[in-house]
Amino acid sequence: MIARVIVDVPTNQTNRPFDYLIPEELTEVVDIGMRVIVPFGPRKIMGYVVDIEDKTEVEKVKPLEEVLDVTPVLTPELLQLGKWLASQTLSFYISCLQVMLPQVLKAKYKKEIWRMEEHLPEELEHLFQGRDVLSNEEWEASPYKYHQLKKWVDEGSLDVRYEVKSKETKRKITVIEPGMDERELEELIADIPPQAKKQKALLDFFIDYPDPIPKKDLLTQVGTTDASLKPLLKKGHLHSYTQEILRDPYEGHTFDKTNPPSLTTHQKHAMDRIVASVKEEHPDVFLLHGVTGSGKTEVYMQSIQEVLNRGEEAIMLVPEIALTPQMVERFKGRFGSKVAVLHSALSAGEKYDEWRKIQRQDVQVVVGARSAIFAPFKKLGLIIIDEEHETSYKQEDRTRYHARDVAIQRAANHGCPVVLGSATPSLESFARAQKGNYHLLELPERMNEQAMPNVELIDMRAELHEGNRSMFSQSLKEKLDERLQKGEQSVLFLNRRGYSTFVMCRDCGHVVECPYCDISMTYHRKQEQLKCHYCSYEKPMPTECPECESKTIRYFGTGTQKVEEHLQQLIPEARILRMDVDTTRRKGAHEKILTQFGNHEADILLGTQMIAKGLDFGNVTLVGVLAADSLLNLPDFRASEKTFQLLTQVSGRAGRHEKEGEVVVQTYTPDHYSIQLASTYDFEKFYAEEMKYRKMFHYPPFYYLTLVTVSHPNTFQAQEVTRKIAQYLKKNLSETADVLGPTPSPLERINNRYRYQTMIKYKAEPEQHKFIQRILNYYENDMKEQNGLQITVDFQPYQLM
DNA sequence: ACGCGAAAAATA
DNA sequence: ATTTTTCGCGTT
Repeated sequence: MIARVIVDVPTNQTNRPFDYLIPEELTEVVDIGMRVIVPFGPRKIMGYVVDIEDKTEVEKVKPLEEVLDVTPVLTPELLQLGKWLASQTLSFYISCLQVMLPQVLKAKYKKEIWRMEEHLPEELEHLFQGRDVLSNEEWEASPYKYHQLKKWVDEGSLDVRYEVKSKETKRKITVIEPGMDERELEELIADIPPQAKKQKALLDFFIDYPDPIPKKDLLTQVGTTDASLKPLLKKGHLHSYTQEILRDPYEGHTFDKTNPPSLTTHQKHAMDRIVASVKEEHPDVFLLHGVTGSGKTEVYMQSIQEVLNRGEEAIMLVPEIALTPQMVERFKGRFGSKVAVLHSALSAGEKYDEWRKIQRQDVQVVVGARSAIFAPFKKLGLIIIDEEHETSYKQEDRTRYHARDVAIQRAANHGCPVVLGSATPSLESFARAQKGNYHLLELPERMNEQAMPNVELIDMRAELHEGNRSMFSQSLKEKLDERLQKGEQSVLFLNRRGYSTFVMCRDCGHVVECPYCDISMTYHRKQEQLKCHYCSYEKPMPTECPECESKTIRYFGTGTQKVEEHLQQLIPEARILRMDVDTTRRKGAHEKILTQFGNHEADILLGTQMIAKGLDFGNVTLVGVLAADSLLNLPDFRASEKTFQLLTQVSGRAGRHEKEGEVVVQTYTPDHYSIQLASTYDFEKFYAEEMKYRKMFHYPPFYYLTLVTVSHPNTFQAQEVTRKIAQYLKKNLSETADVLGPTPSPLERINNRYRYQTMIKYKAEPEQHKFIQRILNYYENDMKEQNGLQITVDFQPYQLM
C-alpha cells in the first residue's frame, strides 16, 4: 500500500503529495489524516497522510518511518477544506493543514553530529572533547565547512542524524486503588499497629470509597503525605498506577446549571427559522440583527440544544472569548461537560486538551475564537459567529483567512446553516442580507423592554472654549458624582489606539521614533523604557532631548494610566478599577477585575476595547466615552463603520437590567454622521449613509479589494517591484478593475524594510488568483533571504497598514 | 582538469 | 527547508 503525504516543507516545489510505501506492520495502523514521519532526502520530517492507494507511479519509493497518531488529527473534510483554503489564500497546503491544528502538533526538528570511531583525527577530537555527539548549533560554531563534514561522513568517522520531536505533552496523574475487597481491608486494619495512625486512616478511607482516586485528592482528604502511603503500596495493600488526564482550564470553577427561559416572539421566530434550516440540512446563512440586550445568545443556545437533540454538533465563534468569561459561564452552565472552550488565553497544553475533547468526541459544542472554526467535528449541525462584524475573525498573517468564509465553506460540506449575529452588522453582511443572499432575522427589542439608554453628545471644542482643558467634560464629571452618591456604577471607555503615549521634547518638538520603523516609540512606565510596537526595539527613556539637549523631554498622550490619575484627582473619593493590557497580563487577572467590579468593590471601571463587549452588570447606569473620534481619524475606509460599531457596543453596556442607563460621548466632531447616528441607535440610516460613500469611492461591499504589499531593505527596489506588479495587473485584469499605486504603505518602514503597496478594487476577476500566483512565482527566487524581497497578498484585507 | 562558490534541482 | 547536483569561472 502507498501513502500520499503532504510534507512539512512550505515551498512551491513541495506543495504536492509525495508517495511512501506503507510497511507491512503499519498497514493496519496508518489512516488518512494522520501525522507520519517520513524520510525526505537525508532528513526525517513530519507529514500528513492525505490519501492511501494501492499503487504508485514513483519508482524509488521509500517506506514511511513512523506513524505519530492513533486516531487521525484531520478528517477527510478538513483535508479537503485545507486544499480549498490554500487555493483561496494562495498559501501552501501544508501551512493550511497546520493552521487548523493546535500548535503542539507541529513537529520540532533536531540535527546532531555523531562520533562513529573510537579515535578521531586530532582536530575533531578537540571539538568533541571526548563526547559522542554534538548538537548542530555546536557544529555550526566550529570553523569546519559543509564539504569537510561530508568528507568525514564518507570516511566513516562521523554521522549526521536527524530527529523529529513532537511537542505534545500529556498530563499524567497517579491514581490509588485498594488491593483487596472491603472485608479483607477491615481485617487488615485490625492488624495495623496503633502507632501507624495515618496508615490506618488511609485504609479506612477505602472502606467508604473503594473506587480509584487521584493520589493528590486522597492525601488532602485524609490529611497525610507520601510517607505514610509508601509502606502500604510496598506491601501491596494499595495499588498505584498512572493515568492520563485532560487539563481543565476551568478547574475549580463550578458552573450553575441553567434552564432555557422562554423566548420572546421575535426570538422564537428567529429560532424557528434557524432550526427549520438545521432539520432540512440546508446550508443557509442567516444574519441575526439584534439590538444590544435583545437576547441573541439565548437564541444561539436554544438552537444549539436542538442540534444536540438531533445528535449533531455545533461551533460558536466569539471574537476573543478570554474577554468574555460571562459567555463561558453561560455555555458551561447550559451545556455542562458537552462544551469545549478554545481561546488565546489558554496555555498550549490546555488548548491541545480542549481540542482533544473534540477529537475524541467527548464534546458536541465548541465555543472559541477564530481558529475554533476548524474544530474536527464530523456531524456539524450549526455554525454561529457572534459579533460577526469583529475584525478579529480575519487572520492577518501567513494564511490570511476570514473565519466567516471558512464557516460558509464548512457549512456547505456538512449541509448545515450558519448564523451571523450582531447588533451592528458589517456592511458586507448586511448588504448580502438585503440582496437576499443571506436570510435576515431581526430582534428589534431589548428583552427587559427598556429603551436604549439616552446618549448625550458633548462637544469637547466648546468645553475647551469655556476654559475646561481637562479630558473630562463638566457634564461627565457631574454625572459621575451623581452615580457615586446613588451607589451606582460607571464604566469609562478610552480607545487606546491613536492615543499611545509618545515622547516629545517641549522645547524643540522632537519626537522619539524607532530607528528601524517610521513610528514614534511608546513609553512604558513600569520599566522606564521606550518600546517600538512593530519591531519590539527597546531603549531607555532619555533624560534629555537627543536633538537640543533640553531637559524638558516628556511623554505625551493619554494612556489609561494617566486618565486614571486625572480621574482620581478629579473625584478623590471614587474607587477606580483600571482594565487594560497592563493590568490584565497575568492569567485570570481579567476575570478577577470583572468579579471585583461585579461585587461593587469599585465605583468606576476604566478601560480600553476589551470592556466594550459582553459586560453585563445591572448596577452600571452610566457609560462614558472619553474620545469618540480617536478611531475616526485612522487612514482606513472602515473608520466610520468601526466608530459606529464601537459606540453602539459601548452604549449597550448601560442599563441592561432594571435601572435605566445613560451614555455620555465626548467628541471633537459631534456632527459626524457615524457619531450622530450611533447616538440615536439608527443602524439602518447609518448603513444607507455609509453605503453611499462606499459606492462613490469603490469600496466594499460594492467592490472587492486585494492588497499587495512589497517590502525590501532598499526603498527604490521596493517601489520598482511594486510598480512592475501594478503594471502587470493593469495589463491583465479587466477594464472594470481599479489598480491603484504603487503607494508607500501607511507605515512606510518596519524593521528597516521599506514597504510599498498596490491595491486592486474589482467587481469580478475570476483570473485574478492565477495572475497573482504568476507574479509570486516570477519573484520566487528574489524572495530568498539574501535578496530580501518580500511580497504579501491579502485578499479582502482589513488591516490596510 | 581542478577547486570553489553560487545557482538550480531534488526531496517519493 | 535542507541537501545535493550542476554550472560558471578562474586557476593550475
